[in-house]
Amino acid sequence: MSTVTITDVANRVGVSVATISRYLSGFNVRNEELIREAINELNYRPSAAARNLKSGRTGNIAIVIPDITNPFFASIVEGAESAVGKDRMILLVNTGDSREREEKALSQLFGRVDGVIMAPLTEDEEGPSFFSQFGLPIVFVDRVTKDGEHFSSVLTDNVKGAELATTHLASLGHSAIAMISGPMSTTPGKKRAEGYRAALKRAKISAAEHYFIESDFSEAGGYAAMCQLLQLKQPPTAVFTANNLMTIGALNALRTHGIKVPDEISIIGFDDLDFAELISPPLTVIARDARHQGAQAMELMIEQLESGSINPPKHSMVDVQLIERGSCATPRVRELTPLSRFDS
Amino acid sequence: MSTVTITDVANRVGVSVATISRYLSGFNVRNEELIREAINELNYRPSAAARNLKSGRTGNIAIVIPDITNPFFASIVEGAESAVGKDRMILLVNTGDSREREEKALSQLFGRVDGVIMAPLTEDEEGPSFFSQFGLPIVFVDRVTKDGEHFSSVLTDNVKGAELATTHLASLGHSAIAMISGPMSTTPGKKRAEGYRAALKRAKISAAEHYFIESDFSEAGGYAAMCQLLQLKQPPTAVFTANNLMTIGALNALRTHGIKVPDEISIIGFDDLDFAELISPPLTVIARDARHQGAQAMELMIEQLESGSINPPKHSMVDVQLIERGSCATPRVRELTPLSRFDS
DNA sequence: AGGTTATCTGCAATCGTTATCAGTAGCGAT
DNA sequence: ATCGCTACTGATAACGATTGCAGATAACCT
Repeated sequence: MSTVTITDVANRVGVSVATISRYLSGFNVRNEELIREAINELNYRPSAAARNLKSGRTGNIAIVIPDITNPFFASIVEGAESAVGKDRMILLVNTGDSREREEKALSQLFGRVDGVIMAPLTEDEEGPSFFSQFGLPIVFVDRVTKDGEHFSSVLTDNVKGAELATTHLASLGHSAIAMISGPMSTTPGKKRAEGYRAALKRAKISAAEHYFIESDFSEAGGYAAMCQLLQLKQPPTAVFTANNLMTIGALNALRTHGIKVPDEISIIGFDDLDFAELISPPLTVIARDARHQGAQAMELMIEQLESGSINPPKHSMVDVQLIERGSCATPRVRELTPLSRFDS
Repeated sequence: MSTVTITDVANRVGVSVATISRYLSGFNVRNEELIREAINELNYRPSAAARNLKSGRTGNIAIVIPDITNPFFASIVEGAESAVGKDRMILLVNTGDSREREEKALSQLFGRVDGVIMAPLTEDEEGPSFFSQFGLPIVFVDRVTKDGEHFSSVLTDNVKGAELATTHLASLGHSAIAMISGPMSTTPGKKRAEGYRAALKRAKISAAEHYFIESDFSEAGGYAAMCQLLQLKQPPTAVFTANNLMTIGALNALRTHGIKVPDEISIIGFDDLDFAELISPPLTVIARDARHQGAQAMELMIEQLESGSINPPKHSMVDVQLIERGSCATPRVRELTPLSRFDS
């Protein structure tokens, strides 16, 4: 059956359970060969539960993310997977952007995992203090909570990325530059807006508030925001979308309205997409290495676990880069009708 | 600190641990109010490890998939997440298409989970017999192993999907219809090839073997396969790609070679993509509900767990549908040069 | 051979929880 | 008062592994 215990192995070999246990943990024992055989024949596997109980450690690391179908988070998970090593496993929690599910998950995680790598839903909570009262190690990835500086984190250089994007548009001659932003309650939302504003200022463009739309990092949100921008009396000539999903939504809105990119409007998105080159026109983006980011978070976590976790938090930041493809161009005169545009 | 046990709670209230345990499992107890208070004040959480050891159940369900960055599998996971319920968690294992990692993971899973939902790498293994000797419930999703009929599964109607795709191309007038197939060692690889061949037969098109390329479900594989097709003396006028990643690869190859879709070649892919409408031309695909598929697999698993798992395996199949967008058209005369094509 | 280490071994306690079993308190009926 | 019934409670033995301690065996030295 399924329940062969260390005692069964010990009985078969004719030694005590202690000896089997020691063999398993790598000590020298007399009848090594016999033990190996017995384990194979009985198909014995040590009970993880019993080990957990004794050691207080589970060998599991949780990853808590808002949306697994977002390619960015999928890559984070993949990166973390690649760095997890062979005697630990990943417990995935997908909160589906629901605060309630996030909370419930966090409370259930205690005791099932040794540490948590998480991208919290918002900065407005105190999830981590909740955790720290249990002494559960945390590493933040991509996002932090408001007391985030007390925990290790692997963030993106969001400010630089947004500046790069905005400056790119400005240097093409745009001055009516809109931003479809993420929620200001999240780290990337806040920081990318900050970078956008800083770049506008440096380019001596006054930030028009109706060109700044706070959305929600979702495709539907991006779609709605773009529609809103298009209804302005003076629609922008260029748009910076703050993440991949909103970029897709915005592009869909433009397609629906029959507006040509980049002829009538330029668009640049934060986060690259696998298929960015397949879109017409190929999408210009701010890219970063999400796999690396995930791997780094996992490394930080493991380091923390191995070293007894009494070391100060480490903060690491991954770089961003501008990838120019074809979705940004110099602005056209606004009065041009759709029919009079010419191909570049 | 982090270690407050049921004994601490019992001492504080002045009752025995048994009473606390009973309160926790919903029995009527005398000092319910006091116990609730004590639990809150001490911040007591039952030890999952101890419970596992006692009950033999972990409350975890593993999902083993080949590639989390493939949107299809990400949706499977999301669907499973949505159906997992509140007192179970998902343990994710991403095998990264590596047989070795899959094996290692499986052996580690025992004792950490109550059941495994998996999309096995190939049909050529006997992973599940490996499992069944431990008595660990399995549900297959999207793929099975060769002894798969002994376990519950949630598959796709691959044959129908491939027939739908191939017939669609044939009915547009194509006769030089190629297929970029997945590995014949996998369920979807085998079944989709079967559907393709059946549809050709029904359309009275003789299957030319050089139009059938067995690839590997990866983007790079799709790219290479399409290049190979383009180098034929008589390249096909239409291509059916057996999954989303290979479709992307094939499209990239076409773009690289400057070949216009659907003017010079028609293409239809298995599995929809979020951005299928953004591609130019919008991609015609065979779609299915991956979230639903994942949810169904989880429901089957939970059903199996709750009912003592002595019931016969259930096999369920999700439907597919053709979504016509713009990547398939009637075939052009082959001698047409790229310059003489006209927009439809 | 005798004494001293160096290795290995078994016993038993322990981790935190639940299940069993044998109570005990409370209460109404006799 | 006594009895019997119900409704709860406490002590304790598991669950399967690890570990300190003390005892046993082997190895090594003079």
